[in-house]
Amino acid sequence: MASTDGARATAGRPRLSGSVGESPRLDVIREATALFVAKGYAETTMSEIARNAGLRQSSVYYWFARKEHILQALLEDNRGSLSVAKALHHARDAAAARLYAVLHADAVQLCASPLDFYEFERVARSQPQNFGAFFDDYSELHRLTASIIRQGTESGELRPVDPDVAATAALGLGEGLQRHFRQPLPGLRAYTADEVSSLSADTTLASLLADREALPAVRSQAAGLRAAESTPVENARAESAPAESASAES
Amino acid sequence: MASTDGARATAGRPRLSGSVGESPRLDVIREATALFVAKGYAETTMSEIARNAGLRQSSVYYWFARKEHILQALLEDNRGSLSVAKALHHARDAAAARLYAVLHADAVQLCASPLDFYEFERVARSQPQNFGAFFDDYSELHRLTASIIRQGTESGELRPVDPDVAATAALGLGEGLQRHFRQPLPGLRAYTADEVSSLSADTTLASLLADREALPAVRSQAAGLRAAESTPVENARAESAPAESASAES
DNA sequence: CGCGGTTTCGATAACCTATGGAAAAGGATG
DNA sequence: CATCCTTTTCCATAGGTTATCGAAACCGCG
Repeated sequence: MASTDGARATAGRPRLSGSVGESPRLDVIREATALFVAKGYAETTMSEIARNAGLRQSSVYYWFARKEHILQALLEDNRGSLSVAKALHHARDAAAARLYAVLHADAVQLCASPLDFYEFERVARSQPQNFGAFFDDYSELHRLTASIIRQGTESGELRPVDPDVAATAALGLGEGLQRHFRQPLPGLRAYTADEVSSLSADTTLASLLADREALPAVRSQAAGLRAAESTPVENARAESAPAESASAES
Repeated sequence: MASTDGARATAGRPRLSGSVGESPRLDVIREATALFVAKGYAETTMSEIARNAGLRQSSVYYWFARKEHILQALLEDNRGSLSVAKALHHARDAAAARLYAVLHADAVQLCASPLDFYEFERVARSQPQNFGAFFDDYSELHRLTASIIRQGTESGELRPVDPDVAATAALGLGEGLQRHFRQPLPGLRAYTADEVSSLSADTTLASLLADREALPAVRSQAAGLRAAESTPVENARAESAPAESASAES
């Protein structure tokens, strides 16, 4: 067993590098995050992570039995937009404004995440047993989005559409656009996270609103929701234990 | 030098496997395509490609100096929607219908491609000198799409928007949605290529049309364009020469 | 001082892309 | 037919990757 988490262990063989980061596990996560942001997951090697964290390649495996487990540790607060959707799902405000707020928050989240959504999805798909929470979160976000859309169509704010399909299009747009923020294609202009988020929500709402003249009003109403909603969640999850007990299989 | 292409060479050391596919180069492309479709590019190894094509791993390198070059050979007819956009760019038909046709064709193309758009983009980005054509095609597609949108806004068919930004959203939606066709997320319904394509074009036009009541008419008008446009291009490109003369660098 | 627990290290297996040189054919030439 | 040249394939291997294993180095405690 290892120290629960960052509990700077006083025991153990000293590092060859001499460095003594306050917590090996969190050090690895921090350095890995920086590298993932800079180069992407697949292009980052365990050797680089180890070097930046001040240990040897094989030592990283004491804290994370597999490379994907580092990613998993990063996942913890992914799709935080889910909490926004949950909070707004039953709110009394206009459905259109709530939808705008959810889509905007989702796109912001996708842009701010250390990892490209698609790269994440690829890894998750190859390790379903470890990333089940990811897919659960996604399908719940989709369900809640569809539900808000349904409320909108029923109240007449939104034009009649299949809520499920419309939710897929709305989320898919956000995912497609985050890429243009993250990796601007040569020859095309680059977008900021905020431009992308507004573009995503604007486009979807312009497509769904029964009365498109209402868009500016919806937009500012959503901004109000966002402000009210920003109760700092502060999800400082406690990580624990090294070498994830090997689970069952591969 | 090797035979130009598929010219079934009568010379050369015989294969250990005894097989004699009609053309080594095309055999490799065919088998690689099948594997890429089934498992994706990154997950397919040169050994597998070689085995399926009937030769040894290192022999594949006689025909393709690098793994990405196989992909490059597949690229040839990628984004064929570009030809649709080119053809429709100056047509006299309503801009909205032309936009619909381009977006629909683009999504169909993305779904039919042997490789996920994002996987392709990832490889292209790591080998810019070999995949310059890919980025050129993309930016031209973007330019033409924006141009059609501008025509629409000027004629009043579409609501006033920044054509460049709207084109990014339109193409990004198609890219995001192709993923839902290609890799349905667990817990969500799967979509057919046609559903995805129509959803992409419908959503964008619903967002951009000045008079949304016109959508059904636009849709059927676009179908007409598509039918008229389908002059089979038959781009049977002639591949040539093995081991791409090593180009310059890496 | 010896002992168990903790953390790190070095060596190494297994797999991957890519290279270099030799081997095995056919065809041309004398 | 003996030889040389071209074409295609093969084997061996370098160098990079993820992951495993056993041993080494340090702590505190009896």
